[in-house]
Amino acid sequence: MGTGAMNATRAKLLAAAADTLREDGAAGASARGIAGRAGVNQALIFYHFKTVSELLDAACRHAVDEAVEHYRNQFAAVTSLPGLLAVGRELHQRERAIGNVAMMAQLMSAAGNDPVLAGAARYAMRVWTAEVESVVERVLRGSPLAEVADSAGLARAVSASFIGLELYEGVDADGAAHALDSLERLGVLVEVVNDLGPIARRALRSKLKGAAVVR
Amino acid sequence: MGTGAMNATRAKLLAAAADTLREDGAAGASARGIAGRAGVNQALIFYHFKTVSELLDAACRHAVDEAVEHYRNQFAAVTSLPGLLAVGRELHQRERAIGNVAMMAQLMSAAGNDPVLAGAARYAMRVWTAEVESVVERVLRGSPLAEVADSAGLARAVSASFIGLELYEGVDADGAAHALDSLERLGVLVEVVNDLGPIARRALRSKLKGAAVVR
DNA sequence: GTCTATAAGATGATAGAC
DNA sequence: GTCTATCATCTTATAGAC
Repeated sequence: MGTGAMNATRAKLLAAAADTLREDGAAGASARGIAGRAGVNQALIFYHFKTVSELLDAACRHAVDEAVEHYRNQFAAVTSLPGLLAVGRELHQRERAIGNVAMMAQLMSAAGNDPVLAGAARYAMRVWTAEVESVVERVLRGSPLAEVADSAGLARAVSASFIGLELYEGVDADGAAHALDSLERLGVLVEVVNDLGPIARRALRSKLKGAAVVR
Repeated sequence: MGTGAMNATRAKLLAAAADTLREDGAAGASARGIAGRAGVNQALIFYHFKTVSELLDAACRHAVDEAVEHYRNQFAAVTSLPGLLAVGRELHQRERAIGNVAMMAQLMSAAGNDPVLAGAARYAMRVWTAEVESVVERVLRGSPLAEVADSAGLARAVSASFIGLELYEGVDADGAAHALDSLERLGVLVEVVNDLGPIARRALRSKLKGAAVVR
């Protein structure tokens, strides 16, 4: 990968840092906690990454790049809304199992007191939303929904909501499953509006004009 | 308030604990950090609450009760979807300023390693979703949307999404504002479906039957 | 590049004076 | 009920041997 000589210990630390964030949370992500999981000496973190925050930063960026790369092809193949929902379902389950969403949730809640982690969190959200946005934009093209849907904003809303749902799942798994089911059910609404075609489009347009005046 | 004799120090610690979670996050919520903010001795936390976790637990439950109580009347007065969106907008801004959503986000991300905090997080989500659910249920009654909308699940999804958006806002304020705008814009879609009345209802019903078969 | 040892400080929690 | 003082442990980070 270009310049970066990939030392074995470095790689172990990157993997262990992400895993620690996923499984033990930000509270457990201490130098000793990470090094212990990696099976290496604690001092090596400071040799390779200067600070714990910078290790976490590098680990999260790496994990996000890898995760997004994995979905690039599937995202590119999506052209319809039902297709997007199907990919979204798979993505949700896979990412839950791997723990990337949990990692991002921990990263974001720790970002408040740590500028370095804040940078990593911003990067993670930027990369994810960029990917989601391109798909949403493509799928909405030609749909009556394009009248009211802003793909850039929706991509951000969806990504952020995933973070919240992940945290919720850690606290009340049944409740979170219930929430996800109800969101999926709402997909039917989208399909119906799509099927209604010109009728929906006209109704949305006139409604928007009225709202614009009120504003 | 019933049995609990409200000691002044106890009250100061409860307030300081919630504030610390809001402003310094879970990482800053140490015994010394909280006691310092309350202007009392650190050892008093253990005298009054036995452990730091139990102080945070009590503080969050208290803050959530207070916050929900504040909206009970406004929620009860809502009967229409536009009315619900208006209350939601006000709620979002007020709670952002007060910091209760941030507090809950920190609580939930710390809940993974701490059973006591997990209990507090569960309680907070339960209280909030119960309140939201009753409004959503009432507002959807009679609407074609009731065909696809599950108020219990949606209330959970909305509450969880608020948490995620709060964390996102801490990392990228512009992006979060963009996300919220796009969600508000989506409210128009809901109004249109409502206006379509029987047409939308029929379309949703037949679509649901088709989907049921596919499943 | 990796180790041991250690500094310098923060943390949860307790004992005991007042 | 509140304080001081303290313990044992954990933290980040560094120095220096190998």
